[in-house]
Amino acid sequence: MELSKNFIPNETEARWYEHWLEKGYFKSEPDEREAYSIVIPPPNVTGVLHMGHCLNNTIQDILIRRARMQGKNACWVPGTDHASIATEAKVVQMLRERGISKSSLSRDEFLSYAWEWKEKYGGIILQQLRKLGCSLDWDRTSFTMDPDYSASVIKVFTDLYSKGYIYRGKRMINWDVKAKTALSDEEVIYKDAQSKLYHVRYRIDRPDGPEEYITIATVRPETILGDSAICVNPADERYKHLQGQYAIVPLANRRIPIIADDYVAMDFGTGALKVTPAHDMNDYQLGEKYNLEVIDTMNDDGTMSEAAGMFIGIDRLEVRKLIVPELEKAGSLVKIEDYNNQVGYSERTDAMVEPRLSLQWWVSMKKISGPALDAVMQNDINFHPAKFKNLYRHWMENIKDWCISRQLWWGHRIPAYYAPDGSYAVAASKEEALAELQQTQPALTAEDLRQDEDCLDTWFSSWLWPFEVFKGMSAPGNAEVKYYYPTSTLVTAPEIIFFWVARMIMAGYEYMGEKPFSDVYFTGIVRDKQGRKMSKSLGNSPDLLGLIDKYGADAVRFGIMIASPAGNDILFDEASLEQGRNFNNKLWNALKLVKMWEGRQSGDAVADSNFAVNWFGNRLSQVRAEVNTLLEQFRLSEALKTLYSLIWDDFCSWYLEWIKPGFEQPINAAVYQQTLVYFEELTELLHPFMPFITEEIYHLLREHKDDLCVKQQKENSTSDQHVLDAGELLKQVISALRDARNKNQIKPKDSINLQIRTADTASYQPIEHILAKQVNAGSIQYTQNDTVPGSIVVAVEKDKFFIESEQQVDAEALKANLLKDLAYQEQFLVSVQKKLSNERFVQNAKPEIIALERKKEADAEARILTIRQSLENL
RNA sequence: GGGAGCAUAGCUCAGUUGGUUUAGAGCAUCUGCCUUACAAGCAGAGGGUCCGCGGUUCGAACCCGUGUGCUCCCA
Repeated sequence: MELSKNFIPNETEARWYEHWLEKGYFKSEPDEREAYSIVIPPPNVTGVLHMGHCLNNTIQDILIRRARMQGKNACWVPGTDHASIATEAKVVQMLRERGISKSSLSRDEFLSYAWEWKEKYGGIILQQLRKLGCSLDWDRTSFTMDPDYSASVIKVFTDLYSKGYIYRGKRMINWDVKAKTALSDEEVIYKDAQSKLYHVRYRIDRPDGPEEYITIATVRPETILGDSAICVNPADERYKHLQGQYAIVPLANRRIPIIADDYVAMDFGTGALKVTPAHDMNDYQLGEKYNLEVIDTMNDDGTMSEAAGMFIGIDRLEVRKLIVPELEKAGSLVKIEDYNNQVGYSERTDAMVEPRLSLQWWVSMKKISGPALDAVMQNDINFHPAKFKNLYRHWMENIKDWCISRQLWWGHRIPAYYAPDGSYAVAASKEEALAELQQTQPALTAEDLRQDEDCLDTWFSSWLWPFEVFKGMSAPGNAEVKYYYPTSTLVTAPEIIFFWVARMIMAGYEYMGEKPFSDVYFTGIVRDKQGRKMSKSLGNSPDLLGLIDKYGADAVRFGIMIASPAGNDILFDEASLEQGRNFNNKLWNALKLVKMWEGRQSGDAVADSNFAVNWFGNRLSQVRAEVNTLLEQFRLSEALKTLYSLIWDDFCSWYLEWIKPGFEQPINAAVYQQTLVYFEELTELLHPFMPFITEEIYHLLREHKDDLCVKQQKENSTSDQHVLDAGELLKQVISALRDARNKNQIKPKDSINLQIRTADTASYQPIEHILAKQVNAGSIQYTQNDTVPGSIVVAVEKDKFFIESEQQVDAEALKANLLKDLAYQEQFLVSVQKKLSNERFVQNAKPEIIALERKKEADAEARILTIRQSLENL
């Protein structure tokens, strides 16, 4: 069969993925084997595949494919996250495009649109993962709003509530005025802003005394209408006489106290702080401390409320402009300064976030986080890289309560039911809630009850993911969860270490009594070439499917993995995909070369092919052990680099060249057969990283009934160091001779005669043919002479090589080179001898280190002698 | 303001309890080759004050201190 010039990925990939699916290789059922399970970090249903997913899922696929090839029962569970706020925003936008406003719909109507949207677009990202070659068990596809899953979320809520871990409280939260919902701290993005600092004076309320003012500075003058105090530092001499007095809020004409607290920085602004407990985090705390009035001047849509007393119904940002001339008119405005600060915006809607007082549901984190901190600190759960342990500990030790309610419709509705008098019950159903409330209010009916309007934070469902995908909560103790839980490895981004990883660990211990996973691999963030985070707004996110089309999935997997150690951000550059494609091509061409020999096998042994076969076998064993160690340490990119070099350099550049027969010459059948075995073993090692091309080559090399995808990898075997050393020496000699040819401008086609002076002729005899072929030598002889007239001398270790050629020797150039080398060697010798003459070194260093230094010394001395002799001869 | 991380070749990065390191790889650069697997290739080469300073040690890219620069997280 004719093989194409280059590897053509697209058709091959589709064909093999179909085949693997058909054979059911990705399916997993509990059996007697050891389980290796991974749950996918569920992508948002709104998502499309981007570079972050590509990296993350490639890593998971590498781990799961390797486990599968090592005889473990590998199970990789796919699924998606309902992504409350992101999805609701998408649906609202879709409705707007259809001319429908969310406020015109009932909750149920809205939800039916949302489900419609989810069914239509929610699976796109999972389809895209197939293109990447991901070996997920598709029959297990889960969704965080599946019926059982939802029931479990509600069960967890009611359970935590009954344990007293969940409470309802009025707190200052970040308010998104566009989505009309609370945001977690993590969903607020701070941007630098050029603001104005308004200096406003408040008249001291002193009906009889002299007129006096106290001046405050604020960037949000509209909040003046909600002021309930002015605070100064108790040590501030400027204001000492005013402490305990009262001031009048401009425009509002309200009388507020002047209080003193260390919180106020004397050197910031005017040193006097206006306190607005309803609209500022810190002011709220001051308000609590001094029992100040809370005046909420803002509606949920960001417009001014009745309580503001003026500008009612106008947006707060508009009011910020309108209030300035009013203050000026009232004689209260002192001055306006430019001021650079950071302003929070909603991650989802980009609305300027307003701190707002709101009644929300909370999880009391200190009560549930204990075992989760210990598990990581005691390495019961291992982080890769371990440096993230510090970050984790810091957060866990300073953990704050978790606001779990969101003012959204899409998600799990909070199972709290309110009676008309405001009392409520938390229960899995309305009926149960009614029964509970009837104990104190027997006359209540179901019609009287109203369920909480809010939904739960998305992370309140995804923290159950590692066990609920196996129905560990909805069908406790079932065979699957017993078999697959705890899962083996979680692969995720460090940015969600708190949102998700920490909370999964907490939920795991709380509900399964065990950790959710043993290892956590943190990927880096994929950035563009300039180091910027990839984002839609920057438009620097490449089209992944387009890249797969252009380079092939294997090349994309290679490109994203080759320079991405765990936990390091990667600067993505298409050039690395090109490298991957070139690697594909190299493999393909090696296949073509080997296939050319298929019909040319003969029984004749080519003398020194045995050396090559023996050497590569040992080299393969050595690298296999290295790669296995690297993979066990989760050093995936190092493992891939090692394989890349084994295949490109050792296999293609050295081994295949060493065994390659002359033009249209036969190849020894045993050598050919062993070469097939080696090539297959290489595809085996590489398969987890580049599944498609390796499967293709495996089958093209020779007929196989099995597939590489499920082939069991060969176990580690030992390698013979002497053989490896002999191979290295041969490479070194070849390179040195080629270098000498190059430097002396001997054309590649020009043949040379080679004379070798060595104490160990026997070690060269088996490799004479290889050596001759690789350096284009017409003949090889051994000599006892120190010099060969008219030749170029090359020294490798203690042996000398004399190159004789037609080419005139350029004595000057040769001399210059030798002198340069001599200087280097002499300097080297000095450094080694200095070390060896240091008594403390000889006393303290390990014996093998000293032996090594002695060898260095002897080799350097031998080389220096050779160079000196050569110089004399010139 | 609090905490963490990083700094190695032109670029991107390895360097795993301090000793095969006068420091490696890929890309880029330079030289020579269209050699019947591969020019998306082959054979070679050049390129480094391991951020500065101080310390520990027989020995430091690696450990400690300090300075500088960058990044991230939290407020």
